[in-house]
Amino acid sequence: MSLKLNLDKLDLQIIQAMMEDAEISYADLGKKLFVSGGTIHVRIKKLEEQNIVKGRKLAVDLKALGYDVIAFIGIYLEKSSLYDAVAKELRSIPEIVRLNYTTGNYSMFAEIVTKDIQQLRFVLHDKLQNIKGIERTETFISLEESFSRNVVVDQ
Amino acid sequence: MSLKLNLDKLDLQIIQAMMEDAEISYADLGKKLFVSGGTIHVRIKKLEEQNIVKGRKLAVDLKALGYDVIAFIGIYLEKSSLYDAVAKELRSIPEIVRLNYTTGNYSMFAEIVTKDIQQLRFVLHDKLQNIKGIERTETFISLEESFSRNVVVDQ
DNA sequence: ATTGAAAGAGTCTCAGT
DNA sequence: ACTGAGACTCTTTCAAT
Repeated sequence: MSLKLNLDKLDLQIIQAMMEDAEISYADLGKKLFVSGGTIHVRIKKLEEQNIVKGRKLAVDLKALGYDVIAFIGIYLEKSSLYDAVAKELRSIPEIVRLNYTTGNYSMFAEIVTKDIQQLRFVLHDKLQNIKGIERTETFISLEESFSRNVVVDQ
Repeated sequence: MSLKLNLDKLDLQIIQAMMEDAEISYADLGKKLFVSGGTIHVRIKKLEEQNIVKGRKLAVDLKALGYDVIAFIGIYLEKSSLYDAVAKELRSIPEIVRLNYTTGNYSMFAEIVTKDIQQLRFVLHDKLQNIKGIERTETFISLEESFSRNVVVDQ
């Protein structure tokens, strides 16, 4: 893991600007930050080498593709030592798009994306509940995503 | 909102391939899918016009930037009719990166990213608890993100 | 480290099919 | 609707500072 912050103000400004607009050209970003496009290029290359910037991701409208259901699942484990084994099983379920090991009520927290409620039911009943080590789950279906955005990186 | 699927197999293949690698060139993607680079270009342009593809996002390592804490917050509202008003308040808190209106135990579900536990405490105590309409919250701090990935778009 | 310019690679447009 | 080629723009490299 890369240790923190030998990043200067310009690095942080570049990251913040590209989090807001990942498609801006180096020349334009250079103008905005009062350096040359070449400098932007060198800085980004360095940030990528250090794995601080990990490339670009396609942003898609899942609803438009028919993926209408987002659900959050709180998972109770029988023993918390089962975490790794259960995580491995959950990873093999493609509908589970994110998994976190958490403090608090639940041992783990999963996010599931499916086309409809039937598919969600199937994942919960026929896949999740059969995994050894999972005691029970609680499901929160998202009726509406109010917003989803990036952190603001302060400089 | 764009209604579903007048998308053909090629559209879905393009989306799936670019979700796996957003930086592949049109020429290379064309080779992979046995069409010309020009065709890829036209298709992606159409997908962007229809707002199915919403551009690219910068992927960054938040930990490397010093943002070490991810927490999920279940929020109980006094009355669920307060949703819009509370959502508006929550949107003005930059540490809250995602908010969903959910079924189940909680009325809403938020995700918070901060630099450390102190900042999380500050957001929870001094910001969240002062919002009118929030009855109480439950916090789940992520100790580890096992994985985070895209849906697999079936074709 | 930053710059500016030249080389290389990619996107975008369009006439032809 | 797809193709291939030309025009254009962007990324990448590099010698100079």
